[in-house]
Amino acid sequence: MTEPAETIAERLHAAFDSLTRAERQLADSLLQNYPVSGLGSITLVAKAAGVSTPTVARMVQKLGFTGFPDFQAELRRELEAKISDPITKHDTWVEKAPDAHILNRFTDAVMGNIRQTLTQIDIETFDRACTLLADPGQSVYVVGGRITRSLADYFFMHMQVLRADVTQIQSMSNAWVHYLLDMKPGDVVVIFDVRRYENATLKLAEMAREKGARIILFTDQWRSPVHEFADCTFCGRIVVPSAWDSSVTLMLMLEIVIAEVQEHTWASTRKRMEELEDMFDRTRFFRKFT
Amino acid sequence: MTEPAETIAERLHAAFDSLTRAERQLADSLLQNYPVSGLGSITLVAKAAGVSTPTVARMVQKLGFTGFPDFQAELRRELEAKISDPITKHDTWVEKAPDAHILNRFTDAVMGNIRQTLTQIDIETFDRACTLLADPGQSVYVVGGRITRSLADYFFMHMQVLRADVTQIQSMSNAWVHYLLDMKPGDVVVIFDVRRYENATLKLAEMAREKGARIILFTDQWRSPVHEFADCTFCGRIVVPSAWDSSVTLMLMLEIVIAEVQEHTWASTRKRMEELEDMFDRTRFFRKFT
DNA sequence: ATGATCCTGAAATTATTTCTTCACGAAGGT
DNA sequence: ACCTTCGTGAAGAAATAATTTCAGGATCAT
Repeated sequence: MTEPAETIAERLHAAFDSLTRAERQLADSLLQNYPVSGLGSITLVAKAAGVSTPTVARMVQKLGFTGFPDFQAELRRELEAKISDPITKHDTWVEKAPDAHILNRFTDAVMGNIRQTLTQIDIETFDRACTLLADPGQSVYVVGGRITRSLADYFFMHMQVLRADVTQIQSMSNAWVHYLLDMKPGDVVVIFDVRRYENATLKLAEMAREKGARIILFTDQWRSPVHEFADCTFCGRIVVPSAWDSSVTLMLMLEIVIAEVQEHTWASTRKRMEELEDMFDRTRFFRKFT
Repeated sequence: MTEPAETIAERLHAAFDSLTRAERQLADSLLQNYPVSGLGSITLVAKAAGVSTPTVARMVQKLGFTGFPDFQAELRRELEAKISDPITKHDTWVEKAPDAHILNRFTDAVMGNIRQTLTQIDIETFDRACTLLADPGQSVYVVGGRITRSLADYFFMHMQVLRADVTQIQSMSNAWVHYLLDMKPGDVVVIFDVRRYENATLKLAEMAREKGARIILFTDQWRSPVHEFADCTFCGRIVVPSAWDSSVTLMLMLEIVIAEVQEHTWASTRKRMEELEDMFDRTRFFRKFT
């Protein structure tokens, strides 16, 4: 039995007058650092409040629950709703569409993925990866798999503007071995590998490692086996209501890395970008206005 | 038994490699809206993760707890510390990093972008675009620009699996005109064009339009001039604290379109995907397990 | 291929929790 | 002062949860 749209805290306050002495003591204890105090066993809750267990059982029944477990389940639900903040647990993104519309369901999942991924990201790993990528003394190689090729491509395109010595490895063909020839110790290899982890990618990682290269890995929550060889691993949540996995969280992390690396390298990147602008001007590639 | 100064989430991550398949599945479930998911009874936790109760008991022991109740008690302590901490303002995504850290600022911006983009999306446009793309009678062409080439690539790769008659146009070279030769009235051209709108892209749109093609445009909030020729336009917010624009919202919309088109075409797509699986099996391209 | 090893969940066992009953004691009315 | 009424917690009963055992099954090395 669970009343809708009313928190247990509110119910406690509402019912406070009709409670007995020991029950008020209990209600007080529950509201004190609510709602965690109510999550232990009935024995613990009773002890914390300084009352007996039957008092607890009686009070939750007074509040309209069938028993203590029922009460506790409701408390957990409430906590869950509170923890996942209102922005991410929005449910309806496109207000004109029903909740069940794919636009809403998908967006909800992606928002959750992002929040999840970001709260669990390791800042030191992030900073380390950015420092590695900003080091002009080392070459950077970028490689992706079947699906992640586009991400690798995106990352490569940006890095190429930011700094010199960036190479994209075509992992599909067998030609990727050629790139290993010029790999020096300390060089940085950025690898993308998500579900349906690829054998070629793993082999490449292993061999690059033997060459003394440092590996930055972008993978999913289950971690590609490349992880064994990687210096920095970024795990993104990728599960969405679709037959495919989502690359959005990985894309987000990529872009943040790009932004941060650019901060590091700004002195030299600035010149590169100006030069690029000049060259674009001469190609009349882009529209001048609008 | 309780280790100090290390959260269970961190321990789960640290131990992830030494966990078995079912245990990883469990760890995953626990980290998903952590830490509330771990607060139910062992039975509930097991069921939520889709594993058996012994698996839960085994894993918490691996993590160094004497048993499930011990594990849960630690989880509650952790939660209490987190709740009572006044700095639990949730506009911070990476809790260990300051608000001003690029990870938080960037994510904040992207979240806002997604929200705004989605609230402004037109459902009819969305549905119309998906219907167009699901029509097996018409050919689909995909074309991107300098930055958006990766997005086009990503979209193409998925569409190619979903249905026949999908072509990626390389807009960089001059060869794109060749593709216009075979374009029939009613064919669908998916165009990506964001800031620094490209002349070649606009020209292509114009000429495709003259051929009677329908155009689906993915652009930014300021709308590429291609919009004039487009049947369906998707505008994504792309502004982030970076020298570059963000492609995350566009990627999100792409993925939703892919998911929805797949719904429409599932009957035929299913066969295609099964065949693809068979062929992959024969190539030994992917790792069989893990 | 084959055997050894390890993982996994069903079932049984054990422990714990939750609920109920009941007797004691306090408060308030007669 | 006595009785009635109600609140309270101790103790036991019932229910539920946690752990252990075990056999089938998957994986890996040979």
